[in-house]
Amino acid sequence: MSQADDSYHHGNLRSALIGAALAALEHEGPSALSLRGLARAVGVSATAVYRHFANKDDLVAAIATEGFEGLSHDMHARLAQEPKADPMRRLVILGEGYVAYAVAHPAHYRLMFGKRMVERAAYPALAQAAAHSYGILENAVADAIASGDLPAMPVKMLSTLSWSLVHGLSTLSNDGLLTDNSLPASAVLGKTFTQLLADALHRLAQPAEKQPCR
Amino acid sequence: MSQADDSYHHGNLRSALIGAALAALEHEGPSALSLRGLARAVGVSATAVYRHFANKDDLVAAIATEGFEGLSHDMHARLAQEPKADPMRRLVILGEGYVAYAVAHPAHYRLMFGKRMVERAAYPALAQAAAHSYGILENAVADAIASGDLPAMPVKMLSTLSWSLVHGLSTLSNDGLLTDNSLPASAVLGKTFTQLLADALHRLAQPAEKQPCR
DNA sequence: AGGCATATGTTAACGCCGTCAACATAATCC
DNA sequence: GGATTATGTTGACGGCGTTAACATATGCCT
Repeated sequence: MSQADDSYHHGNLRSALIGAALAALEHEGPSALSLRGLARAVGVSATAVYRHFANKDDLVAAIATEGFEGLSHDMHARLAQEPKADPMRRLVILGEGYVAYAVAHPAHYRLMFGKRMVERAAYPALAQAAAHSYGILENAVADAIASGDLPAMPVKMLSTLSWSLVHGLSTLSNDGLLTDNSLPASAVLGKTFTQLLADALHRLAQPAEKQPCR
Repeated sequence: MSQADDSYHHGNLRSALIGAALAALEHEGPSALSLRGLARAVGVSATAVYRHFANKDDLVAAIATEGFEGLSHDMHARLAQEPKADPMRRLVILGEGYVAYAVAHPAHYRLMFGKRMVERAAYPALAQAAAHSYGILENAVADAIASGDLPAMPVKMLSTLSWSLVHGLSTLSNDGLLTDNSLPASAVLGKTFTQLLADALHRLAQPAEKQPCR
């Protein structure tokens, strides 16, 4: 039984803990996440956790890192599904995908931007994963500016604008603040809003003489 | 010494606790907020808190309620300062004010949208205060649609869009995620983004023949 | 193969936390 | 002035994150 799951040194406590944490997160909410509870769920003593994580923040950072990696993966996959999309279409795909990911993994998303994460600098892997996700968006924005589809404004500005919109929508939705019955599901809103912002900014980018005057 | 601050029954423990909580929040961050710590800071036994709040969530809800009331007050005051503003200008004022409030009271803002608040239904005063703040925005959006300055879309839709943008910007900023040196301060971004969204949506609302074709 | 360093797990304990029960004192009202 | 209510206190419970000291398994070196 050298590699059995329940061996004394079972060799995968780290991933087992992360798995249990994700399950607890989606099931019980972020406030119910406790190291002792995780250890209990995995069937291990409370302090065994500290062989794999320096402390609770370290565990949370690892989970958040996974979250950003999953987000990046999702966004790349969506882009790959539509290889011939023009810059504006790619922007819409990203915005829609971002919200879809947040809505599909609410507790995970919450952790990625949770209150424990302000000291992101202390966790390089997390900082890098987050930067990579952001980079995907920034690249798409830069392309759209270069092609003249977006106004000639600083890339960081327009990227932050787009990010703010989808992040705001995602958190409002995950916090249960968009319960109005007349509103469509949040994933749909993600598409609608992104498309709307893209159209509006695109129109703003076109000089007046280029606009159809019917 | 019937009403002295430090009297046995000092009569204002409730507000003293809220004050201490706000101070601790801005100073130590939301994770450092503990009932025992508050009681200690105010110079009272740990369980005295329970004469004024049913539990910690109740305290947090009270603080969050105050936050929404302050936000509403701020927004009204800003509108009152420019009584002749047209609908679009009023929208920009609101968006700018929203972000300014969030940036000026980061910990308070965080609490208003914190993880403990999903059960907002359990705290009617909080739900009402939040609804009132949202109502100010919705009214402004409705006016701008009625005047033809915004596209003829559902009010809730455009309100949620605007709210998402300023809320996203506020949380990203408060979480320290907008540290790029090339970006202006978040309060400035609040103005810029709101103005940009307003312009873009306004342009989208104008039928092509009404647009200057120079 | 034997032996040792390292990785991984355990038990015990500390101080903090939220909360409850029981008790004590001040304020208020008939 | 005496009972009722409002407010505060002490003591205790279980849960938490974390540390220290100890135990056992793994794997590498010769």
